[in-house]
Parts: sequence; structure tokens; C-alpha cells
Amino acid sequence: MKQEMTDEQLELVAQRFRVLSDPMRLKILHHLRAGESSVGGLVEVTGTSQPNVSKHLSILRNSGLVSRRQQGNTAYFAIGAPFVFDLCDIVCDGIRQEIEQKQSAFEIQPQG
Amino acid sequence: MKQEMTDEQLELVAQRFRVLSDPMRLKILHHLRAGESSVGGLVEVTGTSQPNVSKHLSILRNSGLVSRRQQGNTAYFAIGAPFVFDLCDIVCDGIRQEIEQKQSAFEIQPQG
DNA sequence: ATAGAATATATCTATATAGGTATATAGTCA
DNA sequence: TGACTATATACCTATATAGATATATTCTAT
Repeated sequence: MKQEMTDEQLELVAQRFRVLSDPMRLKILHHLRAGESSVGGLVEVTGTSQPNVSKHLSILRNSGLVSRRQQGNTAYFAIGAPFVFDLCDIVCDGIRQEIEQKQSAFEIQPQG
Repeated sequence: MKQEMTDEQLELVAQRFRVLSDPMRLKILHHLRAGESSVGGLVEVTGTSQPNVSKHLSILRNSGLVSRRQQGNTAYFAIGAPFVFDLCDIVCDGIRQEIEQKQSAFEIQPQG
């Protein structure tokens, strides 16, 4: 990504990050990491309402982050873009580093 | 990240993604990729107001994504967490893949 | 067809926030 | 000191959206 980026491209990238900027969606993705799940199953593990789960799944699907498979009248969702976990791992590492830095700011400094 | 995640942890990760979910902040980060810059310099390249740049820089700094160095009465900002570009690259690759998939959906299919 | 179950959508409200304008705070130079 | 420059903050408004509730849709089973 050395070249200049247009406002349109920046908007697209920002939208992708925005999809990941909601804890409920991250919770859903986290549970799907263990394998596909029905909407009802996600309602149980997330503790939110069924319409809310459906809406978040719709948003995730529009970004290609999850895939949908229908069997009978139940819909099964699964991770559609495994790289999301790479993203989350990088972010988590960053958080850990920052916490460590903040911790070390309270440690006794060697004599200077 | 195999273990369960608490709501607090999910909130932290979501906040990080939220910082990256704004095109103006991505624009600022993109320009900082070429090297550190003053606030005024970023005002020029972004085309937005100085208070707006300062606010975005403050948000980026609170997340550790940029660092600040003051010389005289001008403040120089620089990338503080280079992994942001790893994140952006992954997202950009994902977007490209999706575009390719959508394109191929309009290509002529081999006989079936 | 009717009932019921699983999922999706429509509508609303409350909250968060990007950007604008005005002002405050440093820092420099005369 | 005062004038000037660079940056930060305060406040406001408009917009986006998460979650709630009600309803619609779709599939199954009788």
C-alpha cells in the first residue's frame, strides 16, 4: 500500500474496521471460531435477542466475514474469512504490549 | 486467543478497531507512513480543519497508534505502532479478494 | 390448510461521534 | 512585556447505529 489511497478506498477500509468495532459482533465471531452455529445457538451464547443476533450476522455477512448455510428452517453461520482472527490477534498483542508498557511505567526505575 | 473472552476484553478489542474505523484517521496514518509530520502538515494533506486533525491525533495517541514529539511550538507526530499497517494490509487483501469474487460471479462459467 | 418454530425485517429510541466554530494554551520573537 | 504562531480544548449539531419491540417470512409437521 505504498501508493496514494483515494477517499473511496479509505472509506472502504474504514467500513471493514467498523464492522469489527462492535463487541457483540466480536463475540459472535469468537463463538463461531469453534465451529458453525445456528442463530438460536448464538442467541444462547451471546445472551442478546434473536433480532439483534440476526442483524449482526447480516452485517458480518455483508462484509464476507461469515457465510450462511440453510438446512430446514434453521440457518447455520460459519466463519467466512479466517483472516479476521489474524486481525484480532494483532490487536490483542498490541493491547498486551501497551498494558505491559503502562505497568513498567510504575516499576522502580534503575538509577539514572 | 483460544480461551473465553470476557465482555471487558471484547470491549477493549472493539475500541481498537473503532479507532481504525474512520477514514480521516486512516488518511492521517497513511500520510504518517511516509514519516513524521507536524499538525499543520497533516492539515494540509488531509484538507480538514486543524481542530479536527488535533482531535483525531489525540484519539490515535490514546490508543498508542501514534507518538508525539514537541519541538518549539510545533508538535510532530509519528507512527507509534507499526502493526497498524499489517492490519490495513490484511483488510485491503480481504477487500481485493471479495472484489475478485464478485467479478468472477459475472464471468462466463465453464460448461457444467 | 393450519399451527408452530426459526429466522429476518421494520420501526423506534438512546447513545456515540465526526466535523464545525470559538476559544484557550503554549511557545517564539520583537 | 505584547504580538504572533502552532496546537489543543470546549461546545454544538447532524448523522450513524446498537438494541428493543413488533411483525413478517420461511420451513416443517400434522
